Amino acid sequence: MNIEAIKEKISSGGLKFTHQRMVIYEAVSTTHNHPTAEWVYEQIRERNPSISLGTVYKTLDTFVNAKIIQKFIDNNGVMRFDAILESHSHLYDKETNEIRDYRSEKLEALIKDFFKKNKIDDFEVEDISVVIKGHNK
Amino acid sequence: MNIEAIKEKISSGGLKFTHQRMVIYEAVSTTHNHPTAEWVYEQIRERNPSISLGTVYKTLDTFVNAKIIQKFIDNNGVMRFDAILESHSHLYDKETNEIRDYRSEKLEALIKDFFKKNKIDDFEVEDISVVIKGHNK
DNA sequence: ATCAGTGCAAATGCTTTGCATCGGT
DNA sequence: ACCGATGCAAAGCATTTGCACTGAT
Repeated sequence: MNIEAIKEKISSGGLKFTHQRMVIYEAVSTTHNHPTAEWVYEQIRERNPSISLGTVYKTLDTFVNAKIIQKFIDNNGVMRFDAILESHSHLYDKETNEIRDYRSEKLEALIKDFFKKNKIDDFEVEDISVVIKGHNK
Repeated sequence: MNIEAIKEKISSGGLKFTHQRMVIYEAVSTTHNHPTAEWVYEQIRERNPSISLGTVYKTLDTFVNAKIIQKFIDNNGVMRFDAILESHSHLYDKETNEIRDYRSEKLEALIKDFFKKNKIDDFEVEDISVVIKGHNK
């Protein structure tokens, strides 16, 4: 993703385009990990020593509100960010704490279909994801 | 669940039976909420004013290690405890932060079957749960 | 020029730790 | 009596907040 595309992405959320936002969005979108705020901070600090961790938090939060990234909480209660917006599932390695994406249209379809046929009383479903815990082998 | 049954449950985990453990286990097991440590503390303090929050945390942690309760992290990064050990899914109300159990043998079976037929390379699945986000209506 | 964005440091909230004392076996 | 459990207070860590300054439009 080039600078223009990132600029477009940020502006599409109705946000001002700044250098910090650029590097933060770039860091989140070019990794396939599920970065923490701290990780993003460390990454961009090399090329941007004056940035502050508070700004990273605020900016990530702004992105989440603008719906250009997603966030979730890992098994240790730490925030993780993800530039992939489509709903998908996660594999949690209990030993290493690594988080990998697991995407399967079949699984998504299966579950969506299940809830179409089995409505929950008094509850409006907005988003479904599967949490798969185990370990790499 | 009477005192004897709770005593049995605690001892079955190889743990000393103490008054604090009794009331803490009782509090967790008799609610259908998904209590936080703070909530448990408030509950038992009424009848047990000298108990400390640190003890509540330590005891809940001990129970988790002894596998007589489960813990998970909610959307705000706060620990939640649950005396129901069987795997089950949760409904998260995005507006009120309420968490309800959702148990469906059909859904469990559907997903188990899916992963039986679709093994994940390099990953050993131990536990699967579905996170359903939305809001009460 | 304006007003949102940023940097810094202090504050917050939940959880863990250290250590002296207590209590179950 | 022993050794783990408890109570209390302090520390830890991720995250948020307040506020003066900076910079994009």
